Amino acid sequence: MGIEVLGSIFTIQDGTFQILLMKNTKEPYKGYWILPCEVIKDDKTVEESIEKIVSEKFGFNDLKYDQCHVFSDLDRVPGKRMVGISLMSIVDEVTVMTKKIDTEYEIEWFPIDNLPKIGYDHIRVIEKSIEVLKEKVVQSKMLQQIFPCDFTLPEIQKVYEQLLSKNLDRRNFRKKFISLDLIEETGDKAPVSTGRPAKLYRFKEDVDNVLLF
Amino acid sequence: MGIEVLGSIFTIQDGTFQILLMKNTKEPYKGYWILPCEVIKDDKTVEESIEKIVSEKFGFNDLKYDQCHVFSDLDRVPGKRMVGISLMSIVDEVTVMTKKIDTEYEIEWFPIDNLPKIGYDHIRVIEKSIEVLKEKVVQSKMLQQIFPCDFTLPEIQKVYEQLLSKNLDRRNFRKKFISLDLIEETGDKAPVSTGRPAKLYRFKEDVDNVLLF
DNA sequence: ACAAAAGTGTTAACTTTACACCCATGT
DNA sequence: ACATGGGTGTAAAGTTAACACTTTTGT
Repeated sequence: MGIEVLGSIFTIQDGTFQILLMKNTKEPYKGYWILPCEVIKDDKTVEESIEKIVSEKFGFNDLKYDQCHVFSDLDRVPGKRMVGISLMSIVDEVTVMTKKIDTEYEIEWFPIDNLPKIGYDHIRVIEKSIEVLKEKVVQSKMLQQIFPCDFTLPEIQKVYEQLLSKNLDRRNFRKKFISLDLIEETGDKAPVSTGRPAKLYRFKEDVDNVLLF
Repeated sequence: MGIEVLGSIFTIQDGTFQILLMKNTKEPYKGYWILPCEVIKDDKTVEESIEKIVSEKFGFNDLKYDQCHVFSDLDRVPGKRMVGISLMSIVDEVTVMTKKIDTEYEIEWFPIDNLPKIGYDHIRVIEKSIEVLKEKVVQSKMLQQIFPCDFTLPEIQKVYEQLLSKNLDRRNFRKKFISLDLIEETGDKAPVSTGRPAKLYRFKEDVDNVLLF
């Protein structure tokens, strides 16, 4: 019996959640997209294993992981008994953009509502991770992971609108968010494509983890 | 490398959360109190394994389990690599009282704020389960597990007061709770020790899982 | 000057809090 | 009749929701 870790790595691009997948090069499910995963060894914890495998396959280091779920169906991996432990993490957009991912693997970001053909039982794992993502993202701590550096309020509002699947009033959103006392203006303005440029904010240091919404 | 399941079984007694532990009869940690646990076999999922072991050691069947956490520190069990998957469940008071537990093991309920000497790393496992318990019990679904049959509002209020570690106003608590539209009066009154007997309520059928507090 | 997106303030509705007295039962 | 705990209403404070116009930028 083996134990494997599976990593769901999310980011935000243009206000849309994306998940990072790799193309499977081995049978079974060759050519399908899968999560980075690996059987854990005797000398690593679950957290150390996921850090290693994500680093190796995707090039992201020092992410913070949260456990999502344990999958232990007898036949979830064809031909052997494999218990899967899934973890998730979020990478901010800037890191995604600036970090040139140097890997031998074919990897790609997919919007979570438009996934490609997924191998093994990874679609179930992904769905569970998305559930957990939605629960966690109403916490300021998670939001800080998504926006570690400067952000605008319209950006952050889009995240919530996607997750809550409804539109929010801009004025009320600003009032509520600012009243939480988590953020401060940087004084700068966001580069603009069209329209008035938005003010940039950053998270204050040492903010407590509070529930939004 | 092995995988074990660990079960944290909670109940409420007199408005206080209790956890069911068994006395360990083997070295190491002989005589210490531990969670029911067992290495999982090839022919069972995590959920099936916990059901079996809790049934066997504690005599409770058909509980609903939630996954809590995976513990994978290399040295968490002396002498072997053992990954621990912890699950929790809640048993209602009536089942606890009426079901005569027939087991060869020495088992006992302990209030969660007054635990005995705990073996292995189970104290960490228990602490994590209590965290999860506190998160889950603000959901009506979990409350329904605690009070599957008739209950009084003062009873349920005590549960919240314990979990939130503060006193709540009786009038406001009633108003809020009743306004959730989850419960209905049975028409009966609770047997009384002293003072006015409380009205009995029950959960309506098919209530959605909503967040309280 | 116009199009595009961001910023701002006020009022009404609703929710939450604070608070004190009466009621039903057992002794 | 009294001690014990349960049940009830109202007003103030706070929060959320609804709503429209002005500002800043690029073209």
